Amino acid sequence: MANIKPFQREKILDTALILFTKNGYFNTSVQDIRRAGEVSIGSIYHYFDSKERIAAQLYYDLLADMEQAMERIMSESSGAQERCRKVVAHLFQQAEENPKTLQFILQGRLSDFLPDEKPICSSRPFELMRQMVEEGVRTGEVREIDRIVGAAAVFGGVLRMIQLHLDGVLPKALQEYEEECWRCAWSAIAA
Amino acid sequence: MANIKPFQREKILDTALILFTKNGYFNTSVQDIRRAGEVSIGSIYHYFDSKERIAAQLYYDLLADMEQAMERIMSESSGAQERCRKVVAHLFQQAEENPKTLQFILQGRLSDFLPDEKPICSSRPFELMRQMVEEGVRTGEVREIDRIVGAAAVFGGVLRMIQLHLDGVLPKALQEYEEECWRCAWSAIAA
DNA sequence: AGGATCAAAACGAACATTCATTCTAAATGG
DNA sequence: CCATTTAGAATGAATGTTCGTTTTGATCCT
Repeated sequence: MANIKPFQREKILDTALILFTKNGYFNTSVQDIRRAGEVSIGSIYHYFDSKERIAAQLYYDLLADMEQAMERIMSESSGAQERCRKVVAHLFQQAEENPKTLQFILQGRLSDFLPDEKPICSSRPFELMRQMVEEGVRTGEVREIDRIVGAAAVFGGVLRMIQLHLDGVLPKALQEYEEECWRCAWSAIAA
Repeated sequence: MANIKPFQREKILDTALILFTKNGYFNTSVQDIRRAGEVSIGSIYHYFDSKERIAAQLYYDLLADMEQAMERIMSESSGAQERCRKVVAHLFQQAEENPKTLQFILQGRLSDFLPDEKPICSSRPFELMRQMVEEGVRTGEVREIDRIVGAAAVFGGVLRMIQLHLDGVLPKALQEYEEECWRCAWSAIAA
């Protein structure tokens, strides 16, 4: 049976994600979500305790997706270079397909409206990225460097390029930068 | 003579910077600034048209400082490697000495409360960083890469490490990562 | 089958609170 | 004494949330 039930719930989340990323959490009122999502205030508060919980749910969902993607990369490939390459490919792909999602995760100041959350860099998917680097150091693929520095070095430039893309300041399509971006990233830590 | 006049003004700006970076712009009320800065509402609105203008002033000041620093590096040194190295050193130093300042500039979502500002990456200091890379490509110090990719690659990891430091998630002191961080950064674009 | 029953879901007006800003008046100092 | 600065109560708009009501749709009973 097609569940019609969580339909409204999904609509609330989808609408909130769009508005939060477009205008920011604090510039989005619950009334805005009601209007744009064509749902009622009552429905919103039926499914969510508060505006903050909407944001929290989005955060959990998106983080879970990211974690799953990282786990998949970990299991489906081996070796630091192959794995890191796939992470970069995944990030570029997400930036095109689900820009809102990535924007919501990457934009800083999450703690402004989710004060109880740990910094996103402490989360599992980012920890997995650090593991990839660490393993590369052990196998000799990667230079002898701190895992945190390594992860920042290999993914920092990539994330920054994606940030630029999301800010709409790149003159060319994001994809056109991928290969070059990857070569720089890997050079940063390659043995 | 000691100007007592802009004393209050400075106090307002200093207090606002602290509160904005600690709690975020939207979680800081004008009353909070009044209380923490021991100034009156009247004074605040005497010196600034609005809360937003306080943030804008902070942004201009801090961006001007950064621009000046970049100009100085441009004039006092030559060659991409030396210049980039000095930029990295400056950023690390600022992160220690004026963490609030850097945090205010680096944290995304500035456009949430300064909607009329261009993205910070379009600003002069960041443009200068791209110039350093571009020049390096011309002289052969840097590989043949897009200037934007290059700038993101060389400074992306550094900025990410500083971000981590400001988020308080680094296990060691920031300085201890500087040398390693720089080696990774330069490797990313070195010819 | 078809009315009765009931819980889940949807609704939106009303409420209390918070906030940025305005305004009037007092203090200051040259 | 006048201009500048400080003060803080007052204001009105906007916001997140509550709550009583209505609608829906499945299940049960006769």
